[in-house]
Amino acid sequence: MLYSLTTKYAVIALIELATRDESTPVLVRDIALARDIPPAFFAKLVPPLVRAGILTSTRGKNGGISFARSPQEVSIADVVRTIEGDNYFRECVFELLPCDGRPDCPLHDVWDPIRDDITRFLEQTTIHSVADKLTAAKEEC
Amino acid sequence: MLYSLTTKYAVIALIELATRDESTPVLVRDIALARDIPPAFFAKLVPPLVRAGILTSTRGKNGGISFARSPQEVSIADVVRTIEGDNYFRECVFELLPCDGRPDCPLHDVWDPIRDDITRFLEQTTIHSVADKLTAAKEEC
DNA sequence: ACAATAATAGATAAAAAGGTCGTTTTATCG
DNA sequence: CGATAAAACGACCTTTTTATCTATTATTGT
Repeated sequence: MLYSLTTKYAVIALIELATRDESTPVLVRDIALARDIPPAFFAKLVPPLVRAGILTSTRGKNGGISFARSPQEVSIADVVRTIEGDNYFRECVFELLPCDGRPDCPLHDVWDPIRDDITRFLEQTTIHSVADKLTAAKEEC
Repeated sequence: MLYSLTTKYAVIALIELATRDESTPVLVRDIALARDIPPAFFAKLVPPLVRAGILTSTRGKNGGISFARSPQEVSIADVVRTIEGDNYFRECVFELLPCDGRPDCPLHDVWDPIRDDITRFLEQTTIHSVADKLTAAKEEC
């Protein structure tokens, strides 16, 4: 509804990672398997996430991935931008642009408010906050 | 960002149709070409839209499509539901469901508010209202 | 009867998702 | 040290889904 399955995998995987012990790297495979994400597929999302400064990866024995910065400082929007591309939040649902040459869509007062709401939600929701709710919910079971 | 390209085509085409004279059917091809939508592709979206009670189509000479009910009574959500399927608005962006057997996601207080906002937006925004803004904007050029 | 039109079915192309395998890096063990 | 095993990395391939195109059929006004 908001982004591709690929991005969803990245979001879910990062949330899973945030529930783990942060002191030691976690296997890419373990994260994926814990959430029924195709491991090889998630493995391909790691390099972009590293380049974006969200993850660090260490090779070799005892290697794995961990957060490059605190998951409190990683928003869902950061992940979406990394996977979907930088101007994902500039898309328009209408694309009717009647006035050639003018960059601003005349329908912006219809679409902009809700787009801003969505962007704000993704920007304010951090990986940490969702992981937190998740572990809390798990304990209730 | 909110729905597939296919659905976007349907929305744009219906907005285009709403800017036309309602008294006589409009060619499927004309609507598509006016908005750079692949005509044959849009043609395949017509039958579902007819079945959903949004359009009527008349075959043969002077045939074409027109609204089955007023475009004031057709929301973007109606179109989304028709093309994407009925439970499109029930999707969750997280899908972390930790408690097996319980149908409600424990993260609902994170996702629900913004999903409701989005649903409300799509429900309240009618084809007519967007078409209206569009023609108004066109005249300013 | 004919021409114009939507409907249907099927083929093709492109993009997204998923998989395989060999290479590189690194800790650990002999 | 050197060998080995564990891990991410990268290149390539297959499958599935989405998008696009082509041809035929059914319908309707002239």
